[in-house]
Amino acid sequence: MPEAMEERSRRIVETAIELAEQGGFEAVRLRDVAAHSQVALGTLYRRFRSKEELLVAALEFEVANLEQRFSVRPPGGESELDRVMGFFDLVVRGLLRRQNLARALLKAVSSGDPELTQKMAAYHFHIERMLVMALRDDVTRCAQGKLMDPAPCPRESQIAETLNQIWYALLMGWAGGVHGESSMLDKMRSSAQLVLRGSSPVV
Amino acid sequence: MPEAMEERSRRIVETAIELAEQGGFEAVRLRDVAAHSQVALGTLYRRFRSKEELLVAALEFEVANLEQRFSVRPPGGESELDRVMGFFDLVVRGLLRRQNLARALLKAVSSGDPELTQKMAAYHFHIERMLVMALRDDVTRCAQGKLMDPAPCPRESQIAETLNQIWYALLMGWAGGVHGESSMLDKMRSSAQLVLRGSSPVV
DNA sequence: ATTCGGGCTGAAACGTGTTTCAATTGTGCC
DNA sequence: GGCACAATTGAAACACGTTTCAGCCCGAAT
Repeated sequence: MPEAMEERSRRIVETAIELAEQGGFEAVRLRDVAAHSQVALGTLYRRFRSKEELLVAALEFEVANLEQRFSVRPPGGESELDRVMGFFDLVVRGLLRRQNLARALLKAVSSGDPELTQKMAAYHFHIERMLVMALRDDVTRCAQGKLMDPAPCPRESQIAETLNQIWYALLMGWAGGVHGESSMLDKMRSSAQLVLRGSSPVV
Repeated sequence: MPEAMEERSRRIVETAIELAEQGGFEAVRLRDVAAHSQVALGTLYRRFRSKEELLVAALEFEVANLEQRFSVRPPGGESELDRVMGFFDLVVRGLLRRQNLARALLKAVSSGDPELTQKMAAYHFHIERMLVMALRDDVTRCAQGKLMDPAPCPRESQIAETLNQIWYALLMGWAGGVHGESSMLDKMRSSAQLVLRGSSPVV
């Protein structure tokens, strides 16, 4: 989270993001990160326990970014399906602009490190919150465009959670080269159709 | 695949599985694998280009194993949902017996290495094939209990693919400690309900 | 039998994530 | 100012994935 982060840590995270943009996960060499952020290697490790933790911090950065864009221009559309897909379109546009970064963050996220459980849960919470708002076509904000808790009903939670799971798996497939971004969106659309059709249709 | 693998390679993979069972991903130290399988490190690298590739080979091993069990005792049940969940129960029983191994294989799988794309596609193919058979309540075999191609219709493909995606994401969550195995199965059940309900109900 | 070539071996080396530690610096408190 | 304490630094060391290479072995072709 940008606002709650100290100067030095922020510089470290920003450097990590830069390097990841240029050369992906492997290009984020912690010695380079430290040097480029004018910090000793030990300091970096005092703030971030591992390379994965550093990149997950970068992910939080980017999610805040996404929420900003989501809040400013929420996806419109007639149906739940359209709005939900509008959200995923938004995400994909962000991904495509910086594919190396995206893959690097995905790799960090899927390290399976139990130390990162909390942060991962927080990440999913943010995504699902946006999904709930897209479902509702109602983006509730507080100050500065920060999003509020939409207090989802069980149906909304269930749908958002399921969509998020499918999305995560598709992202992984994309990162590994199983499918390109357009087929990823196609698959997401048909899966979302399935899920929305199955949920007590309010059509 | 066990049958198509040469003696030495098989010994290497089996050693990797043993070590992973005992201590997970990090315990699979390639020097140890090489020593324990009586080959030089260079030989190991001639057969497997990376640690991930070695563990994905181990995954193929285990999937063949799963198919065997699936073929011998296919999940029964009245509804599609019951049979599909029977399949996931089967998988979970396998996971729980060797959690360290399971997490290690998941980690390898999610490395995002584009070199492994083919193998990953093959893996998903196998899982989805079993899902289709569970949907149909018809396990088509050829000799030795090997499974045949069920030639899924579009609806079946769609469902199987979606369920597989959800399952993958849930496994990742389980591996990272986000949820335990029982809540993983609960989530899978409610997601599967949603998906099956959304697919032209043949009830 | 000789030769050839490819795989195997053993060992060393490299790169990078991670740890360690003594010396230094900065900061709040008296 | 002087002190205590924590953070920072620089540098070295360690662990492990990965690469490299010179020498050896062995089966096939001549």
